Amino acid sequence: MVEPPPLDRGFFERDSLAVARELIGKLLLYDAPEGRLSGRIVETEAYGMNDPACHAWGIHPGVEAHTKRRGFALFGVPGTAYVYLNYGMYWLLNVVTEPEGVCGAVLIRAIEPVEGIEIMRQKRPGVRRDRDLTNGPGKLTLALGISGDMSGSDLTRSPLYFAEGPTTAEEIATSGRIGISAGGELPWRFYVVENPWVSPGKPSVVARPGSTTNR
DNA sequence: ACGAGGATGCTCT
DNA sequence: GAGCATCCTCGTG
Repeated sequence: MVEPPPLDRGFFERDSLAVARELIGKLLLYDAPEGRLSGRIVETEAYGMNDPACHAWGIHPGVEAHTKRRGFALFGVPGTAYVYLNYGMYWLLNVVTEPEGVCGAVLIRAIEPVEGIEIMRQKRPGVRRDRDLTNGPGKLTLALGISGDMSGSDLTRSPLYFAEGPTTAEEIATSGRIGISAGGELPWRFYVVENPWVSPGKPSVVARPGSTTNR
């Protein structure tokens, strides 16, 4: 298997929507203690400025008291992991985007396993179909073994990083984001049409057609 | 196939 | 105390 170089910081130091869109088809790699785990990203969501669903909503970086709030991390260095516990049970993996001082992040919602699927199966006991291993943001962190101790880590180098994926021709669509109340009308979710590894969750705003390539 | 409901803990009001 | 960027199980059809 090839050893692709990590996507560099400049990739993430851009508009959150562009990063979310372009992460579709890229590889997420994790050099876990048990071995290399990786997958193709097939679903993402962008979060950012003027966004009521964003954890940085209402935070002003110049206000001292706000530096203690959870979402302040989204103003940090692009390419940094933001991993948080959702519903008291599931870790969700984000990568911080935009230049430092501007809030933004991309949530990795689903991947299609490439390497280490046997290890993923072991980490997901009880899962029958392979597509259920990583077809959701909480599922993929379980399958990879990612938790809150990875939050703040540099995602431009091992053990957890992104890389170019195989070039394919597949249709990418947008929709509203899943599982949020405010901000549901924004078409900030990106996913590969008809890919079985995309999460089964339904957005409040239905899909719109997208372009037909992933680059 | 799909929908309802429960688990579970952190963050902010 | 309310509200979550979720997942799983167990109903019904």
